[in-house]
Amino acid sequence: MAAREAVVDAGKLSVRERILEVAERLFAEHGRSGVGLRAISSEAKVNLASIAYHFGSKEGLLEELFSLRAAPIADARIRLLDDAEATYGGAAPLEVIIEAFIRPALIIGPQSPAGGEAFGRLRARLATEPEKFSRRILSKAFDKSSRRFIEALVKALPGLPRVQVEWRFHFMLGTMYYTMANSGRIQVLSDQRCDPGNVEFALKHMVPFLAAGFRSTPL
Amino acid sequence: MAAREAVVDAGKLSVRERILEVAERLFAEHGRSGVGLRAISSEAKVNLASIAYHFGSKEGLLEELFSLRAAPIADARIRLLDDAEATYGGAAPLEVIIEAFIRPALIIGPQSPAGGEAFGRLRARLATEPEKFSRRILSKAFDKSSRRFIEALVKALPGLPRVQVEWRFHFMLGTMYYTMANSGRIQVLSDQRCDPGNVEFALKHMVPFLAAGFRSTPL
DNA sequence: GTCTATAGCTGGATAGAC
DNA sequence: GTCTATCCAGCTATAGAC
Repeated sequence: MAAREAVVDAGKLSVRERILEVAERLFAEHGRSGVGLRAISSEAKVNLASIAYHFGSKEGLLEELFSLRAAPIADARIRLLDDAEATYGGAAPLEVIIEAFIRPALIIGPQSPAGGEAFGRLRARLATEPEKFSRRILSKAFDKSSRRFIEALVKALPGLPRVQVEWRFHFMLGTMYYTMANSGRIQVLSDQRCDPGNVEFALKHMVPFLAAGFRSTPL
Repeated sequence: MAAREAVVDAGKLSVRERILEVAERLFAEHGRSGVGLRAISSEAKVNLASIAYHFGSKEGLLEELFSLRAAPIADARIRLLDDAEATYGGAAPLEVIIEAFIRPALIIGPQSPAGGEAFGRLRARLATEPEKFSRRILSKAFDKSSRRFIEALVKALPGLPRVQVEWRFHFMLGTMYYTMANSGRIQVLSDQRCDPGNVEFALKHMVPFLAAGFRSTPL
């Protein structure tokens, strides 16, 4: 399968698509500044100059790559939350809200083979950076949907002050990002019993854990 | 105070110490590959060649820097856990275990002015990287203490299968790292009501949240 | 649109004087 | 131990032929 190809199949994808796919993987593995345009162009089997032609600059490439992936995630979140609120009459249960938030981030678009895990890693890296560039593209992609989810959580947890919902939302972000990063740490510590790369297992454990955290007694 | 100095006071610290202090901050801000030896040497007001002389290479510098900071954290964790087990007769309460694990990571050595937050950020960045170098230095610094804490958690949660303790430990790591990273995201989403940089506030909210997650019904 | 070629820097590392 | 000077591989970006 394409997911196992180290080098992109040059026959089926456009130059643009090949650049995006390789860049996503290399940025995820080595970080924004750990990979050069030469590595991207050679692995994608495109000319070095074509990256500048299609994306303007390295930052332009990363920014476009990020928003192409992030938009469907934010959309899926909102859609799942809308569906849940329609089903439950405006007050969705906590577990359903949490899963609506996390599931789209972990699965990503199935139309893009092999892109999923790489994008999760990339996103997790950017989310732990303090730099303006990362903060800006994350804000642009996710502010709207995240605020919407905070509202839903406030409604689902009537006894909990808003600021505590916000703290707990922050803890949820950390849990989600570290799972997406899949750094291999817990595999070592658990002697391979845990695999954060397995989306369904991860969700099965994460959602009840987070729900209990959100429901814990207000301070 | 030294914490507010952008440039290290060249009079009081040795060349080695100045390099370490500046490197810690720059690596934390811009990542391992986002900062060059030239930036470090000029900001630390040392000669470029002195970095190679004292640390061998850029990787050597980062590795030494990391283990110098990490060792006291791992030691403090073990000491706090030992104390708790002595106090409670071998079975420390869950909240005490969690705080013993997280507090040393968030406060770091007070002997190093300004280093604390920078090291937390650096550590969070390395922890979300899949690269071998990061995994190796994290393993070296924290495997022993982390395994010890997993044992303590298994003992504190008799009804919970070990693999679930491990999953929840992974979620705890994510929560802790994202708080240490202090990316500014929750400040935006909460209109500045939350500040993960405030250690006591962060702990006050985090410990009960995590404890509830650990105590949630086994699957 | 696609390519070659290259400008103009900056990267890490090191040789060798003192 | 500390410095200057330098190597050369890599970087992003672009000019200009086709």
